[in-house]
Amino acid sequence: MPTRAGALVTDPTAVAGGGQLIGWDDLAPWVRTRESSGDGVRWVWPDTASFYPRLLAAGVRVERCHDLRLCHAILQLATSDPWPAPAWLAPPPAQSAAPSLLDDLTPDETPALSEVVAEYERQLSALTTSSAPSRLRLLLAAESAGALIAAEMHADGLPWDRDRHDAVLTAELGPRPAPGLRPARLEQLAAQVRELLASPGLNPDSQAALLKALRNAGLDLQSTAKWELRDKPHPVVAPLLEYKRLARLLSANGWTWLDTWVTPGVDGRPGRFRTDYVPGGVVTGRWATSGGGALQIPKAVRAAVVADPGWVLVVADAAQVEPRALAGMAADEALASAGRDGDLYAGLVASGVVDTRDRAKVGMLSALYGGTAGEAGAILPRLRRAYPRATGLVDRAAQVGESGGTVRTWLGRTSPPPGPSWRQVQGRAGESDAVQTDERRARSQARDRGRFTRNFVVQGTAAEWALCWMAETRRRLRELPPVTPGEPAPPVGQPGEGRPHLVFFLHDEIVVHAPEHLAGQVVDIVRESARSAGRLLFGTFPITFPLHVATVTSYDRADA
DNA sequence: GCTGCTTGCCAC
DNA sequence: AAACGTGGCAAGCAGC
Repeated sequence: MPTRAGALVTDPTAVAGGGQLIGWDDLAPWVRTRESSGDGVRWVWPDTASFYPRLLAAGVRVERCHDLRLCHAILQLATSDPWPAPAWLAPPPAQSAAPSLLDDLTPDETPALSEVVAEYERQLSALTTSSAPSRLRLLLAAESAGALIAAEMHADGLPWDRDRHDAVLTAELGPRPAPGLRPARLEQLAAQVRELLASPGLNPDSQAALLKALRNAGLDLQSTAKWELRDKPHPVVAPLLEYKRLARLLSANGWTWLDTWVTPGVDGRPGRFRTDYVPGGVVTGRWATSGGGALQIPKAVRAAVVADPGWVLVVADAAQVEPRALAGMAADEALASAGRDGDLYAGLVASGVVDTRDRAKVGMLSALYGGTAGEAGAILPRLRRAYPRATGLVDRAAQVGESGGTVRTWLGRTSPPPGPSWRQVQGRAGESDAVQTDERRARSQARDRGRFTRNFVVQGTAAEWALCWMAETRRRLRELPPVTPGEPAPPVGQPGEGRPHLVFFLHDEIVVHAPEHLAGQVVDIVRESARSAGRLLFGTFPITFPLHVATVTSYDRADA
């Protein structure tokens, strides 16, 4: 079934098949040919998430694109003259599990070439009339590059050893039980808890029943949360906390998870964990994920993340990205200087601003999150004195949010405005017959929003740095040679086209899967890309983004 | 049996 | 002492 190639535009040469129909079978080779022509094609298409997986399945990768759906979302909030998304741009599609070139778009999802071009031109025009076009252009490019990376990481998968995972579970829980039964260790702990609470038949998984049993045993508790249980002097606390820890491991990352999310290994190579990354899935611009809980892989099971034979994992995480991003935005030389040599929190101590690293961290995070309670609140005045520019910036962002305004990240991602119910509550408090409850609710809600906008500018700018870091890393990795027969065996299905490739991303951390003999080059690339991202965002302002980089065979060893 | 809500906990 | 940002997700449970 032929598909209109009009869904595809190339830039700057604008070919697009001149509106002729190109079937999916012909499309992939056509894209491949254009891509290798060396003329720097940027593909403009409605939606990377629905389109690119088909190309990947056909073995075709592209260097650059402009994702109209993601860019529309950014521009909508950024422009003073928003326009509605065309119908063919509206649905945020779920990535299909097994993309196929035979899966065709339904006709009404396939826009005419002219419509795609019109939307693209509208976006370019919105860009040029924005207050900081070059930054916004960078954001759109980075967002689009992220979309490519997300699809590629899904296609390549995170190498995951089922046997090692099983070994972790067995060591903690006992052997895998028959369906519907608790593992031995968990059953043992449950029995102990029932005994100590004199509650035969208690199901410790039921919070309501558990809370009742705990209270009957004389414990003064408002909930069954572990922070509340932790300090109670009662013999049930230790086994119960251990039960909760193991029950969590079982339900979140147990054997069922393994069967659901990790494909079997082949030929002595580990299997693959595939989540759906959702670029721009968080209001601040962070990525979300869908499936398998990829944002929360606990330390305990990271031992199961292993490189293919002859390959390694280059694990890089960036230290204190948010305060560094803040220093860059605020042009706060003092804060930038505190982070110059590595650990920014240690730098705060060395500068005499606070006396311990822990306090520096707590205080700084409070400034970024809007915390006021306890020790953090006491440190804030010192931070304000030492770093008036940085703290002033987040304080102003909070004020704008409290009064119902919108704020922007460094590259120009705009926070959503408050919704009608927010405005209604604020309006109610201003009416002449407003009671104390109305005023209290309005104040509390305003402060909530202030904390949101305060954090938005920092978290969002940090996400922009991370996106640029990852996009730069990808660009440079693509220039490395693919492994050839005779060298270490290429992994199953040639992930990353046999080249070092990104396999994991988590806010301020990336993992590259690479042939062992290229590990050194990959480390250099990751580091140089971090410097490059810093320059892209902040030019010559002297803010550094130091990394912890480890070359390992399994993910859990990266912490050392 | 399904849906939506709450609780609790994991990650940054 | 659980306030202080962004998420995903499993389990229990009420209601349909």
